[in-house]
Amino acid sequence: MRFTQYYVPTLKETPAEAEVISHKLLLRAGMIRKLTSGIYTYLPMGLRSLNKVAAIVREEMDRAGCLEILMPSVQPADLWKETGRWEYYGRELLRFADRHGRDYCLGPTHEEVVTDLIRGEVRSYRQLPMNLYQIQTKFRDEIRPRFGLMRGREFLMKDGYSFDRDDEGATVSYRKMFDAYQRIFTRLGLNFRAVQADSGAIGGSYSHEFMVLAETGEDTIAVCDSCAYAANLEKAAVVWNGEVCTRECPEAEEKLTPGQHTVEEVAAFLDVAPGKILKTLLFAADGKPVAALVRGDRELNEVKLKNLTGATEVELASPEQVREWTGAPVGFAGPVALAVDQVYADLELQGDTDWVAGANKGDTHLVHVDLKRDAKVTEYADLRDITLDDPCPECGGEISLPEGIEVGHVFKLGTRYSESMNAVYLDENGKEKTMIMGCYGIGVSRIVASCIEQNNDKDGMIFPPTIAPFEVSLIALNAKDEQVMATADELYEELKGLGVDVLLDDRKERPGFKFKDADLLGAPMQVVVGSKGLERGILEIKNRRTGDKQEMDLAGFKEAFMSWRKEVYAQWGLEA
RNA sequence: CGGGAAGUAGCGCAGUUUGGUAGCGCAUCUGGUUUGGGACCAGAGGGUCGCAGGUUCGAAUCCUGUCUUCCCGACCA
Repeated sequence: MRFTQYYVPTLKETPAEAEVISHKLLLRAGMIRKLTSGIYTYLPMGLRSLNKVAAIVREEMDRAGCLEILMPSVQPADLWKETGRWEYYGRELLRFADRHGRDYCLGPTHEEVVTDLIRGEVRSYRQLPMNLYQIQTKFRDEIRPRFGLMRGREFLMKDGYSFDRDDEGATVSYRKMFDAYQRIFTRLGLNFRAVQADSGAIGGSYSHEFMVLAETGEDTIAVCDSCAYAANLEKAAVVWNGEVCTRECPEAEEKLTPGQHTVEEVAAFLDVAPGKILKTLLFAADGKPVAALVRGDRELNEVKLKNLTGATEVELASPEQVREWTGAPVGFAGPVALAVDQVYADLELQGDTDWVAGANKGDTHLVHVDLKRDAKVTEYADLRDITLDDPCPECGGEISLPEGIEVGHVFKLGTRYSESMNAVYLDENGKEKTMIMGCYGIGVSRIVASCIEQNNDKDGMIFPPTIAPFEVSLIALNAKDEQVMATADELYEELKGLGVDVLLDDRKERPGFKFKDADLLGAPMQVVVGSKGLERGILEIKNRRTGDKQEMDLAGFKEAFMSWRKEVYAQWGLEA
């Protein structure tokens, strides 16, 4: 593409609305423009990257035997009522009515639609397994869209769904998708980790998230430094050393703690370590009260609690509920004489005694609390977030907790949807059976953003060759030098002929201007045609990522360039 | 939804405290000089100051309402 015939509205200054680097650079590079909160237009440069990501996803999905379809984004409420999600999905589901007053929603995901399709199509075990996917715009009415393409309301997603005869088949399908995802993210040149994710009621290791490692990630993952273990923080199991405390504890005693609500306040007021306080959190599990106890210096893991209770919805209790259930305002709940049926305590609480806890009475805490003696604990269980001090649950090694951006998710669904929507088939014996499903998502637009989060410097973006809008920035440096322009033109045609994606900067701009734009736009390879070099029969090439500059003879350019290109690809772990 | 900040030219901002003809930089257009890391000179175009009310002789500026955007939080007592 020739710059003068393209539209690349780069900005020198960053629009005030952008906070994170990918958002800033996407705007500055003229790749996207905002229409309204969380909703963006892709300009030509942005669309090129998006399409390149989508193309790789498509290739690998096709290679894995999936069939591409395209489902509607407008979906009837009836389907969502069948699975119960019309009620459960919450306000993220954008709902509206048509002129007849019939209810619809904008699809945030497509389990309902695809299951409805398949139950009408598939009759026999001979038609299974089937794996369908689409690349389509999704809409989720996020509470707070932010960070540009990272958490938009409208975004491009690849979503796929597998249908199998039995659990064994579903596992095979899952594995296939897992492998395909590994190939996809590798081909995209991303530094990523596949991590175990929470799979709710399904259990096992049948949910993995693919995380791009970047400081701006909204998720924390637990990664073992010694073995292959990697899991989302909400999933990472905490291993307890099993030491049960046998110390004697003095009799419990009330202490006035006026106005001391938080663990820090109480610890300071009573002059004890935060780790000696029993943090008592109250939740409404499907409306019923549940208490969860963790050490004051620990973080409760709500996903673990939710799985433990088996409830569909677990919400932190409102101040009113806290008052109703404990008889005290927020900040003074404790396990002693607590009128709540379900009380869960973290495993490690067995390893100590003589705690400080709320007295279920305003402005009062108890000291010398012994959990076994003074309280009724329904069950001790793993309830807290893993920390850097905890061992790897698999090998006991050291854990690190990097941030990640979720760009893909594979999930074995089981019969959650096929059962409620009656997606059945006849097996070899003519017996009716429920299909086993899996679902597989990739955030296509988020990949573009997270790629930039991972690869940038002060001058701009640094794209892996497979995602870059153009692999090569070909800069005709001196616009008035006819020989420069003619040579650049020739090279441009040659590169195109070799199937190389090249942007020729043929603008009548000053050299510095073109250099700055080329760096900003982040093509991994730059080729400079200038008067000075041409006199000596050479071109200058620059590797955007390493900053390496070299000279390249004009004679034999094709071969020299293609071998350099191979090198650059290899640096990204890619094949040209 | 709670807290905070902001809406003035395409972009970045000043002007608002103390009401009195709407400014600067970048970008755009014209002419000229420049030309190897975001040039310079001269000139030009472009704004119902988010919107609606109100106060006032007079409102970007004061008051009320409203809309929008961004940030933090919305689970850790």
